[in-house]
Amino acid sequence: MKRQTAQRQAIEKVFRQHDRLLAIPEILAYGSRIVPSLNQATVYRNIKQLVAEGRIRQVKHPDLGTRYERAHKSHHHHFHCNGCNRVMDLPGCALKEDHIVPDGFVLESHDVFLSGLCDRCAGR
Amino acid sequence: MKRQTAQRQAIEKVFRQHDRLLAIPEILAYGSRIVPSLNQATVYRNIKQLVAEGRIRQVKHPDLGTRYERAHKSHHHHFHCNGCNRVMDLPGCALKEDHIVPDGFVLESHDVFLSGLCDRCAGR
DNA sequence: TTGCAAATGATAGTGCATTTGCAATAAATA
DNA sequence: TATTTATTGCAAATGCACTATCATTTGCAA
Repeated sequence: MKRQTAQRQAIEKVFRQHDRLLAIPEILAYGSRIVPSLNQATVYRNIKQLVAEGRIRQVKHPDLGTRYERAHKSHHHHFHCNGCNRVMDLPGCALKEDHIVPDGFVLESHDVFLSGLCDRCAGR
Repeated sequence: MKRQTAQRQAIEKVFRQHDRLLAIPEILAYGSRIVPSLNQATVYRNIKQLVAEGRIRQVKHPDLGTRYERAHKSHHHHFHCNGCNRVMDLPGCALKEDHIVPDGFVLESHDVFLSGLCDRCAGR
């Protein structure tokens, strides 16, 4: 990608406007509002590039499949609401740092996926 | 499934012999040693039943796809070794119980996936 | 033992996310 | 402004995990 195209800029804008885990169809839908002709294949192609460039991070959610988010964000986990089906970021890390892995093991990365009901769906 | 077939028993035996997260091809491979004619479709059919009966649990690993383990096991997490590519159970829970989710949220379940190097692959 | 429905094996089919081929379009450079 | 070629849109193609079909086999109750 050496050229600044309207569709590429639109896709990046989508991530700025919707700062959360996004699926390809969502990116396409939001992006189409900016560039109506935007095509699914173009979304895939640009996302691939953005991931390669380290601007976007791919997250493979066990229940929701492959999603994407901006890469600059600090470490956080994802909460999936079973009520409204949205995924929200939970800042910080809920992992106990020590003694997670047995002696001799080297922990390189971890993913935590939480689910339940968000405040709205839990009702008041 | 109302009948005790050799293939069904073989599949259950595979889980007893290999007490860890297993993928369908693994179950097929190990099961074939017991019942050589064992077929992939039969593995899928029986696994589906076993999951429905609550004897086997399905785990959707973000990197490794769908895997299965015996359901009776107590809460644990999975460590994926990037060296030997095996997945091992880590007993206990490494999550901080309190304040994981914001006020008003109800946490129903969580999955923790760890990865790195196991003791063997980390070398000594 | 026999008869029958459940289960299997082999294979084709499905659904889905992702990719590719290619002609048309449009950024960038001269 | 013209030229070049990366990028797009479209649609067909791919890969894959899983399911369905159906003739054959087999567990099991009579």
